Amino acid sequence: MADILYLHRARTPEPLWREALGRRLRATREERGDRLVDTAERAGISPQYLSEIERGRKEPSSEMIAAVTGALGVDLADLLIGVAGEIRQAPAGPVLRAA
Amino acid sequence: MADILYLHRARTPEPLWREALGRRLRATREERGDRLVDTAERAGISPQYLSEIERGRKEPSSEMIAAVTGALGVDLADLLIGVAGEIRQAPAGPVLRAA
DNA sequence: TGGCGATTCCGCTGCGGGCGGACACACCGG
DNA sequence: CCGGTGTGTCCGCCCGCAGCGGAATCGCCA
Repeated sequence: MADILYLHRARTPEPLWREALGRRLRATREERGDRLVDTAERAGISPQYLSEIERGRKEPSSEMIAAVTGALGVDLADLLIGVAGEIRQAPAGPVLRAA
Repeated sequence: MADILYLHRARTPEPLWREALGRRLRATREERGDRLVDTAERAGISPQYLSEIERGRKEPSSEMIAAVTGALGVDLADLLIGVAGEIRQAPAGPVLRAA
């Protein structure tokens, strides 16, 4: 026993880095009451691309992350803590720990 | 006053995500007593590339990060906390670590 | 309904991810 | 003093995807 059953899909056993990051980024931006255009312009990137980042579609480089965090006025370390918390939210499901 | 002299590199005033990540990854691997080959093989990537990641030269994708953390037996959230701590080590003096 | 602000979708191009091959460096044994 | 082995790094190549421009879509209010 004690075998863990992956019932629905083995596609994404765990939350992906870029997805959690994107969610946290969007949450931070919305808390600030900023539009995509505003934050994107301050970060020096296109709003289209910022949208992709926030939805976890594209993989942002370290420089991009730095630019966005700078535009949002948050510290990278704080953001990482937030993302870690984001990931820890794995409430639903019988899965305790992915192998 | 209080101008900080960045003697050689004025490029990155702040630590870059991939650099802090790489340091934390290498530290974790060495704590485990693993060689590049071992971790790389478990992660399903080439040892050359893992070396590049650990030294912050290349930008690993989310899937790569997941593979490496899996190979190291650490949780992504824990890793992020560690990286955050890594960044928080703000060099009190002008520069402590010489390249 | 129609116009407008905000976000998302589509397709293209340049650059960097990822690896194969060879090499540098240290530490051995003979 | 050399060969050899074990570990990590450097050099380039190539294809995939980052990043953006253009345009469609989705509310929302007059």
